[in-house]
Amino acid sequence: MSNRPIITRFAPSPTGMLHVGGARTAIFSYLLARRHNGKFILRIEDTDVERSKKEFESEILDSMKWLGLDWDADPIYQSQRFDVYRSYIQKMLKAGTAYKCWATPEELAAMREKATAHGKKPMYDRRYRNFTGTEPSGSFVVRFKTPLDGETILKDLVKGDICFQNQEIDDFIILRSDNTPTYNFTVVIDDYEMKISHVIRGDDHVNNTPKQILMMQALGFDLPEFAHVPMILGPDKAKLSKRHGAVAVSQYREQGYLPTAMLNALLRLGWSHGDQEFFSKDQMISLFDLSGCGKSPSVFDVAKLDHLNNQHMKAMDREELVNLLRNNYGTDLSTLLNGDASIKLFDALVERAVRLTDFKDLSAWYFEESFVRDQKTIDSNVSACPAAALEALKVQWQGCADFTGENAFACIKTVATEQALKIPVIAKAVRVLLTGTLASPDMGIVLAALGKDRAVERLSI
RNA sequence: GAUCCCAUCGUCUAGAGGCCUAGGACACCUGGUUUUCAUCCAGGCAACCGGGGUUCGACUCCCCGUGGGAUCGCCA
Repeated sequence: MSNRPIITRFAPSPTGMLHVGGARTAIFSYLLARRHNGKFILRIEDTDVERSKKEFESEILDSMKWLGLDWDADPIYQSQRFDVYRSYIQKMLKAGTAYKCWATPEELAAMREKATAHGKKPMYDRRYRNFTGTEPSGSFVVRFKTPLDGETILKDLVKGDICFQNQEIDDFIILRSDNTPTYNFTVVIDDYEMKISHVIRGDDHVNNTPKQILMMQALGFDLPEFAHVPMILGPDKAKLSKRHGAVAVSQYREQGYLPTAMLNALLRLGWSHGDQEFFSKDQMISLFDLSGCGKSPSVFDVAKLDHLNNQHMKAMDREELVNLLRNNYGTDLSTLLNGDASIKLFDALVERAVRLTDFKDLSAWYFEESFVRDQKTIDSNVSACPAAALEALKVQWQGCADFTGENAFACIKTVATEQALKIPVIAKAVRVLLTGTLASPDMGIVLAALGKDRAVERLSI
């Protein structure tokens, strides 16, 4: 472990939306940097001009901002650094650590086929590795001159030491025939130039790492620390993908999840701090460390996300929650924050809401403009209660000087006694009449929040 | 096929040789509170992949097997 400053990066390729897997490695990188007062840098890996799309890039940046993963300095675009990469290629060509290759795609396909047929790993046969004659005309690629023997050890911070035989590694392409550099090469150059101290990424990159280490050594670069985190799986234990449902961070945002809940859920997936389940963002930053990462892949469970979302909603300031609901989920509950009775109602709604999108339906009955009663529901639930009882209740309420939840409910009890009815018979009718549904917060809370006039008015069928 | 990785309740995980009769959380089930639903509270169900070692002693260490995954592109 070096004592140089901690600098981490998230390096998405704008060829798709930010998915939960990518988000998690971003979270780990972000947390490590913040924990150690280091830097967290964003690098857009858009060297694949064909597949890279501006829409994806802005989608990714939006999701990052939403999650609260603020990065330091402006994002770096690899597409603007081709000259830099090419100059390093020239250096390597000159130093003899890379070489030109004129093999055509057809020839390569034939090689692969032949190797596979013999039960071997498909590899380039290195036919131009020591080529010295006159250079053929036509397009060429540049390949890295991988050592023919020896081994490369990856000292991974989460996986431990992993040893690779160099002979297993191909003379891979670092510059395409269209003069653009490839991923494995640009990563090495950028991580070096950006002084990245910790490379944190998905473990689908483990097999790329020895290639990168070899190039770093060939270029005389110091190695960064590596941490490869396990993949996130779907319920069927296969790599999480679209067919498992929502995979994009933005989809979760739309579905009404809180960024902190998302952060908490993703962090807890593959990382732990004893038995602690709930983490505020500050705690995440102060407690995160790579040694808490597990080695095995994990299944993403939406039920747990639901639970955490509820927990984080409860932990929020009411004002903050109201603003969020009003600005992003079209539900304005700001009037509920005025007065004790309605604040109690608001808290009751938070208790039962799982997602931010739930508040709309949960609170609909409270507002006259969205209050609806379904005749069928009324017919089947109110008829058991004699009209006379409801009339009596109306009189009781009208005469109730202090219409608190307790007093208003006491009226129900009084009427029940007078009319020789069971309380639930009346209470059920009242609930349906006042809220239009069979399930609502506690009657006392509902009555107090509604107030005498509205309660009395709604008692009429 | 080759290389590499992984393996504790259904799921996320704690566990770094004796503290484990394996703990917590989610989900699920039961009871209580709420004379509704939800919440909340109490309780319950439920796991160390298999086989060999090492050791006085293995969930923990080693080997083999089995299972799962990743990677083998002029994608990243």
